[in-house]
Amino acid sequence: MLRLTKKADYGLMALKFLAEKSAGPTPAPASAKDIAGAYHIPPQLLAKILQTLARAGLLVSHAGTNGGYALARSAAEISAFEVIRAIDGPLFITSCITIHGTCDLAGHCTIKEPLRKVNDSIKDLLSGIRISDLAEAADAEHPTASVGGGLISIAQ
Amino acid sequence: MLRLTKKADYGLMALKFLAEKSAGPTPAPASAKDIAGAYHIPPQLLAKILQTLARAGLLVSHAGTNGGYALARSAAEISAFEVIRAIDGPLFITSCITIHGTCDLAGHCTIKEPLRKVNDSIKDLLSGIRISDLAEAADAEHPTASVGGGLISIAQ
DNA sequence: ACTATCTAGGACCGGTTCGGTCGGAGTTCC
DNA sequence: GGAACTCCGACCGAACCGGTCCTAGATAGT
Repeated sequence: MLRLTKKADYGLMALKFLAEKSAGPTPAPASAKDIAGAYHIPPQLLAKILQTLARAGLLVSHAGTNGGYALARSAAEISAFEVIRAIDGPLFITSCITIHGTCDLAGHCTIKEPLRKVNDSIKDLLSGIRISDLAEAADAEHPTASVGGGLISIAQ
Repeated sequence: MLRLTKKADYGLMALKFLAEKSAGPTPAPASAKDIAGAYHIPPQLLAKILQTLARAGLLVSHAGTNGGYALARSAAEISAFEVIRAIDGPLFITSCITIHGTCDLAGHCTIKEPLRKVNDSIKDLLSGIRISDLAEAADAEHPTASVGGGLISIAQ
């Protein structure tokens, strides 16, 4: 339950790959095939995910020979929430919370309010995680303070 | 994305209903049909959900005439997390986090660690919400401090 | 004992979504 | 101009979700 789709997983992995690549000495864009090969992901599927991400403005694409994808912004300016929302659509923890904010069982659903708060909390949680955090955590074997530290705290 | 199933919604509503009922003057158990009628939920579907909840030890069932379901514990001792896990199964935000903690793309998946922390945070978040909180929030129109207050805080 | 009422649980089914594939159109470099 | 490559929509099988139906077993009242 409550799991995000494999596509979102792939998308995050790809962005992390691009973040590391752009930080390196060769700022050339990476093709979908390259990224797919690095993680053993079906290339065609990843291609579609990258297209979605490009359409959402998180990536810039460069067609033609030696083309590929690159981050549209700095890795520190892209949050995991943006990626997930771009791929999996808007974040609604419960079916009660629709786009219009109305519940199917209008009036009868009394648990909407508490769940909405949970929904917002998760959203904030994901918004606080940036692509650069993922790349850093992978570089250093030891958990970095920015991710492993007190990023998230639950009061009581 | 990231939405929990309608069954979990129904389960939470039913538990809230039972919590309010047990707090009232008549401690008689409520039948699946009664609860379904109160919220306009398909009775047969709710029945199956309640069975699942009873099997998980969150409810006690009483068969036969005038039978029904009642909370196995106090409403303050049942968390939303338990309910959701009982109905929708274990909470894994990403497919990388399996029961064995291993990733499908063993070794290649580098975003597992950060996501696991998000996973745990959401788990803690839901564990902090109790059925009694839902019932209270419904009784009083104004959001109660226990739910609406500073329960969750994100450190920068 | 009989019956009405309730739970228990399996079988089934249509619809949606997810993961994945295919093929064509457009773009860029040589 | 041609080759290599990316973009993008259409398509498909499998899984899952929401919901229904039907039968068996338990319990209280008469």
